Formats: sequence, structure tokens, C-alpha cells
Amino acid sequence: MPTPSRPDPIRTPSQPDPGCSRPATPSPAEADKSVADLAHDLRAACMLVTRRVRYEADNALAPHLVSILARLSREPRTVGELAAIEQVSAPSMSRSVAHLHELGYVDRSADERDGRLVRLSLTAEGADLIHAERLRRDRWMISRMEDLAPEQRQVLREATVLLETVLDR
Amino acid sequence: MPTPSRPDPIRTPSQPDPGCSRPATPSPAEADKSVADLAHDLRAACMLVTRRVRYEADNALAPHLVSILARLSREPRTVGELAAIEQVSAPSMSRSVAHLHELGYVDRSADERDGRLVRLSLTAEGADLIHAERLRRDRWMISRMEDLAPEQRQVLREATVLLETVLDR
DNA sequence: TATTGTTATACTCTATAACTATA
DNA sequence: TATAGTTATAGAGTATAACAATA
Repeated sequence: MPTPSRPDPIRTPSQPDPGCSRPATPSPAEADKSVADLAHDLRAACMLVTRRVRYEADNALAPHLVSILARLSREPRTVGELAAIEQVSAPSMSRSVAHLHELGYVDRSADERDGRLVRLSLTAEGADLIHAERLRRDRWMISRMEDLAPEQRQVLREATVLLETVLDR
Repeated sequence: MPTPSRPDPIRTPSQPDPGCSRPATPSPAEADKSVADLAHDLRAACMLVTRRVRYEADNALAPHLVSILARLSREPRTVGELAAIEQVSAPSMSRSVAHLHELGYVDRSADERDGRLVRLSLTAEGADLIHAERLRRDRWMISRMEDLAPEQRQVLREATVLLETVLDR
């Protein structure tokens, strides 16, 4: 896979829309004023975290291929299952999986009961790659968390639990 | 632009890796135990928020085109500036911008001083589209925030401020 | 006959290289 | 001669349609 050389990104100093910035410590009176503002700011912050983490990418493997390996690291799947989960067509997933198999990251085996199904799982190399990828993604965030005071980290810990709860709905 | 019909996504019930789930209210003693765990969980939660928001997409316009319009809504730009910001090549950006111009979302005008530069800005239609897109993205998050108690929203408010601070570094 | 997966073909987005216009 | 942008061409990923193998 030829690694595309891209121009240096311009890190524009995230400019919040006028009227979107919140005071650091809102008074109790206005605390519940606008759920919409909270939703907007939190969503924007989360999407920015995602973008920043992706900026740090090595691009050793294309994002959609990494996503497939990450999925298989949780549980072996069939081609059709992966296609539905990753929201691509079966032919596309078939191609991607064939590529990952050629690269030695994915094992293929026929289902014992239903010969049409192709059971997919990670090879040791595939598992190693995903492990390294997770460490890399975490590294950026860890350095940011280390900049904060313990009390601030505690706030983020509680917020993370809340987010996970809300996302599990 | 032919809207691709995709298979229904399988909403896998987000399975955190073993050993990655945190108690809802960690004791003060273990609160600062592992910055790495916090970093991992918070990053994962943010990326999941991003993915869920994108799931809700209408896909009226491709993501990279929406991104360009969003950028122009903050400030008019040249083709070269947009290419650097969005991390694509100049030819790619040239094509995308030409497409947005044909669709009536972007105005083109030559720079008065330097005839090589093409000044790009949103048309009224482009501004409307971006405004609607922001509302759509927020809608999902707003409904999630409404599920929470006021105190929980306050935690997320403080967390958002912390995230914004950390991201501005 | 229905379902799983692959192959055939076309379209989109991206890239690098070559070109035009302006400085 | 250098820079901003466009056009030419090719590669990668995705889609739908047609096909093969299995149930």
C-alpha cells in the first residue's frame, strides 16, 4: 500500500462559534439553562478529540482495515456480519478481508455446519498490530491527561462513566 | 451525487475490553491510580460519540464536502489553505471546491491583489446547509443529555471545559 | 428457491505529474 | 523562476449486478 504523502496540516486554533463558549464555572442558577449548549460543546469536543487522535496516525494500515481488525479482536465474525457492522457492502468487505488475509493478519476457515460461511479471526500478527494501534491512540490522550491536576482528572473520570452510560442506551 | 444505499448497521452493544471498565465512583485512594486507564476510556468514549453522531447522518452531502463548508463558515479561504487544513492535495481540494461551486454552496472570486488566488466563501445556501447540519448533529446529543440528571449534566459541563482546554494546547 | 460469499464492472475520491496563469 | 490553481492520469475503496456454492 503506497503511503500517500500529505501536506502538513494547519492546526487552526479551534475557533468556537460566537455565542458557543461557556464560562469555566457556571453559576448554579444558569447551570441547567441550556442542555442544547452542553450537547453542542460536548459533541464538538469529542469530535475534536477523535480528529486529534487520528492526526497522530502512522497510517501503516488504512483506517477501514484497522477498524476490521479491531472488530475481530473482540470476537470472530463472518464476512456478512462484518459488512453489516462496518456499514459496507458484502463485496467490499470480501475484498478488504481478502487483503487482510494476504497480509497475514486474518485467518479464514469454513464453518463446520454451514459451508457457505467464512469464519474470520485474527492471527497472532493481527492481534499484535491492533494492540500496538491501541497503545498509539492512547499515547496522545495520556500525555494530555498528565497535564491535568488530580481533581480535574477525577471530573473527567466521572464524565467518562456518564458518557459510557449514555452511549450504551 | 448518487446516495449509496447501505445495509442496516448492526449496533453491537459496545463491549469494553476486559479490564477496561471503571467503577462509577472510584474511591479517592484509587482515583489517581491510572492515568492511562482514564486516557483510554475517555478517548474511546469520545470516538464512540463521534461514530454515533455520524450514524445519524442523512448523507445529503459527503462528509469531506460538509467539512469544507464548515471550515468556510468560520472564515473565507483559498484553495491552498483549505487543502492544507483538510490534509488533502491541492488538486483534490480544487475538485471538491469546484463541485461545491456547481452545487451553489460556494462563491469563487479572484483576489484583488494576487490574481492567482481564488477566494472562497459560502453562499446563503451553503450557510443554510451548514447550519442545518449542525442542528442535526446536535440533535442526537441533546436527546442523550436530556436523559441525565442536572447534577450529571454539570459534571459533563465541567468535563467539556477541561477537554476544550486540553485540546487547545 | 434462498442465502453466503466472490467476481465483474463502474463511479468517486484521492494522489502525483504536467500544464496555465500570475507574480 | 516561483507560486496558485487546474487538468490528465492512475490507484484504492465502494457500489450494484451477475455468478458460484451451499442450505
